[in-house]
Amino acid sequence: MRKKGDDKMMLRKSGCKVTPARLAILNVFKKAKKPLSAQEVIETLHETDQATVYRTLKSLEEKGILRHIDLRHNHAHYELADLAEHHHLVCLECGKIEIVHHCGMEETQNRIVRSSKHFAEIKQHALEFYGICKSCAARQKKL
Amino acid sequence: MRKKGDDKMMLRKSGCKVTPARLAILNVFKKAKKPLSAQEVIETLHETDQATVYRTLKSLEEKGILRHIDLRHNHAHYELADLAEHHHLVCLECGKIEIVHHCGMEETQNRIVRSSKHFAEIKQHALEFYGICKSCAARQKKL
DNA sequence: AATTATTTGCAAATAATTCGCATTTATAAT
DNA sequence: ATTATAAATGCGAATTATTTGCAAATAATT
Repeated sequence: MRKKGDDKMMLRKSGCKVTPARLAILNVFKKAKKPLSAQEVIETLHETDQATVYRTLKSLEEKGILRHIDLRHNHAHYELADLAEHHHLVCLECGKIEIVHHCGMEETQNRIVRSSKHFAEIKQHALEFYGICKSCAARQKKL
Repeated sequence: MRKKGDDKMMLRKSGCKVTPARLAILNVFKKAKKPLSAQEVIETLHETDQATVYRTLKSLEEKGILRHIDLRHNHAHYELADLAEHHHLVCLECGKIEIVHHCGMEETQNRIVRSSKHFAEIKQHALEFYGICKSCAARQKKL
């Protein structure tokens, strides 16, 4: 696990100011064992305003420090971007989340289920790609 | 493309009543070339109440007729579940969506980019599994 | 210590989704 | 065809999720 000093360095390197709010938010994610919603962060850090949390999540995502995760709940989740590659098992009924490691896409869903502690069945999976479209790439070059 | 009568059959088979609202919503999706948000459906069908649209999207999803898609916009998208397997290219800048066909997961992202009309670069992808966790499976058996 | 560009908190706005309830309607039973 | 009934709808309001404007606070720089 990364040390505190590393967080400050990381923030500075990415052009962020090092503030108590940002360090606190990073810490919440370091302690978490699963992706967190904005609300979960807000509830954990009742000292920090919700607008600040939303703004921080977004900017840390843009810097590549946090990663945005969609889990078909009605809100976004985030996790640290430097975690080992993994996927998520999401319960369609209750929303429970489990982390799945060591999963090349070739591995079958069945194998994942067999090795899962909490899941009985996989019914669907979603794979999305996120990138930059050509018109945005062109616009960025101009600026 | 499926004919109108097929929609009625499909709804009946899944235990839904055949109503004008549902047929209209299915039609919107049949005409669409990309995943639609609830708002897009609502704007297209200004005769239908938004609560009805939300309820219909959810129940058609539960019946397996629509599929829920997360695109990191701040709202859900849906598409017909019986479309050929495909994924989505989502622009991190402007949100533009492009459908990607013929994509086994083994195919590289680079190859996808090369064959894409609109995208210059893929920076990330997300793969999520959706299923039923053991405690929900147990509870469902009891009922 | 003074300057400056960021960041924060607060309050209010907007967006996304859901809920309660009275009414209507599709289907099944007569 | 008529009726009974469970499901679906519309409406308004409530919730939940996220964003915004602006003034005050603060981290980094000089």
